[in-house]
Amino acid sequence: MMISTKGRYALRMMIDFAQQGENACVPLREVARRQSISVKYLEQLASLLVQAAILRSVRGPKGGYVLAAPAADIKVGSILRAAEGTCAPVACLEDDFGVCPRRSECETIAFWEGLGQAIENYVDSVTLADLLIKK
Amino acid sequence: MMISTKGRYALRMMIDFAQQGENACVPLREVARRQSISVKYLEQLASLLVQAAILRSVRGPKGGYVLAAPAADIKVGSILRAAEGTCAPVACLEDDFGVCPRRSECETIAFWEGLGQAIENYVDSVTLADLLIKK
DNA sequence: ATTATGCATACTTATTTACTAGGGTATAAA
DNA sequence: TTTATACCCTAGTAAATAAGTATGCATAAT
Repeated sequence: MMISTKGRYALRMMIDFAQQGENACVPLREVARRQSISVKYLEQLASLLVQAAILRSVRGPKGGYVLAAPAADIKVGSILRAAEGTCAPVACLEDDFGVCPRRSECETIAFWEGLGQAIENYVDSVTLADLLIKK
Repeated sequence: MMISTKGRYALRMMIDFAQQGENACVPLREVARRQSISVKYLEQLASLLVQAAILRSVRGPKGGYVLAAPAADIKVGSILRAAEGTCAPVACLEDDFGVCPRRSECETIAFWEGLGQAIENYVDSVTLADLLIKK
């Protein structure tokens, strides 16, 4: 399966942040309570999102996290790539895979590239704001 | 990652079968040699494809496997679903997952369903025949 | 200074993957 | 009818990955 809990939890966390208001500074403790995910695990995920520059951190008491951009400007694809490292469906499409020794004789590479493209197109077509609509 | 070696090897095996001719009866031993995959592993994959009715087996000496349909009628999606069990990007979309306890409060399910659909559309838009074009 | 929060790293455990092993069973050539 | 060939079935296992825990430090508001 392509998306692990890492990516799913990261997305839920980002939605939770967004739901608290565009510029709210939200501590992980609260997200953990609402989403039933341990603070320690969220810390790891948050760190990845900060590195990817889609989340900003504020240290100290009253600290927490703030979205680095309006929810409408944050693609779900960015969140997933930050959390999972990649959305590529097969290893040989990943950045650090290097040159495949079977490349020249491989009949399938173009197919996998097409699949990877279809996935990227979809996840980048949806923003965080799109997921905030109440049911 | 969504696609494991199981799916990738299954696809390579099916391409190999197709390359030997539409109605050729090909033993796994030969596929194993050409593709550098163990016969024992191929046996398991072949069994899944037979169950899915996209491959037929012929027992005994001079036996082997034959495509159950013209290559142009076999979707890559069928091969992947047979080998991997599913192409669903997240567990909660899989058939045997049951009802998600968070379903009513889940803001992400529609997104994952959309992604699953985008993936299915792509893998079902390509047939085995499409992958046979020589470079 | 105290305390609530994020930051960084390491460790542990569970699950899944990717095979391997060793038998069986059916078929058809000889 | 013998026998080689090849499919069929079930377990087992080592390696990798995923998932989560634990510990301690850094920072800033009070």
